[in-house]
Amino acid sequence: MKLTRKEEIVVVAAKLFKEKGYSAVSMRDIAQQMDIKAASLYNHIKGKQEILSSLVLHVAKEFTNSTQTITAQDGTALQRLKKLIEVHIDITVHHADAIAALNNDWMHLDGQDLLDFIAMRDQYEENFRSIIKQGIQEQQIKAKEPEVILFSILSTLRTLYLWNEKRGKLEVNVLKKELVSVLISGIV
Amino acid sequence: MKLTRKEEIVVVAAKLFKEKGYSAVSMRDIAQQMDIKAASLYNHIKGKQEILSSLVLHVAKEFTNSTQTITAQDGTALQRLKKLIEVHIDITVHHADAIAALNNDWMHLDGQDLLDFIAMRDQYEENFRSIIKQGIQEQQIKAKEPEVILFSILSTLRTLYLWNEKRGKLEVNVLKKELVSVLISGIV
DNA sequence: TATTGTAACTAACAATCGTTAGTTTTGTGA
DNA sequence: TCACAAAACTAACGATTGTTAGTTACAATA
Repeated sequence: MKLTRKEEIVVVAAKLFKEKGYSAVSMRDIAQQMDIKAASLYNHIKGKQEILSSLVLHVAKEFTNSTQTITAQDGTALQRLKKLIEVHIDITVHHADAIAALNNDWMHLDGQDLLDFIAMRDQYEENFRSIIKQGIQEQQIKAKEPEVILFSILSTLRTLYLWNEKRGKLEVNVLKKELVSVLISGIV
Repeated sequence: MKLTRKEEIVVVAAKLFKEKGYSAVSMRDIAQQMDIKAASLYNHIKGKQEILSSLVLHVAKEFTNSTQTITAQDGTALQRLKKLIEVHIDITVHHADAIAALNNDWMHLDGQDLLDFIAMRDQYEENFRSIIKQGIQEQQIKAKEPEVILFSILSTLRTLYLWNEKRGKLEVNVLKKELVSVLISGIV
């Protein structure tokens, strides 16, 4: 799996964006990290914006696709909710840096890219919401405020990228099991 | 409760930082929002850094103080954990913009301010952690991975500022009750 | 009315930003 | 060995950045 030069740039930039945010990272910072000059980056990319949109839209599509697939599957709402959580954990573990940009720098997208992102984010959220509501209807989930449940789960999943480094030896499958348990069954 | 001019600047800046992040907001942006010129800001503040550190350190201290107080109180671990969550919600509702900067822009603090912030953040986290471990020991909390529990609760609380606007008609006390229930007892 | 402190202003600075143009080096296949 | 494409380079651009210096408008106080 050899990366193109453009993909290398995106990977390096993602790491820097994660640490300081998109706006605080200059093209010269990215270039220095690759041991080349800033102008050389433009042999491979159109501009700084393209780095961000490659980064963010790629992983956003991944989220949207998986979520869409699971939402359409058979099974109880609770089973699908668990799958949703597990898939989110999988993507996070494999794209931690990109998810940092997705969480913190999406608002620096411009034009159609920004609109596309927002549409995907809303759809992702809506899929989650519908499963939760369905679970309440099926009486598998407590009839609490569904927005509070949605928010609580999404917050935890979205912030997982930050915590993933500290996860240490915790195996991905153990993490999945524990986190699903905490989010679904609580801690008491 | 009349604000000093400096406090006004900090409030206005906080709102802009929340939308675009510290680095993407210029002194001219802040000035424009106050209907003055950028140079005039310097009659009231030393520089951009001072805005950020006023904003972040003030609310960080508030978190640290409340948390410290509760940790030292009597009662079971679970009771104190609930109080911790409620206090966090209270502070968030009253300082939503400052918390955005605390979450997303703390790394742009410099020198001693940065060290102070990290120390407070670590202490806050450690207080939470010790209560959870105590709860496990008292067998009030499931003997799951304590780090997973800690992470799940902190993630939700930290992201609450984002969700607070959408909270809409949901009364603060209802929010507290619902969120405590979801975080402690789960959703099934 | 004269004085004084507050808070605004204009103008400009050096540094850094993303980006472009044009050129040179490097590696690959014929 | 030659030709060509990929990928690096130098130099510079106009715009924007945070910030400073020096000056002016205004309101309250003596």
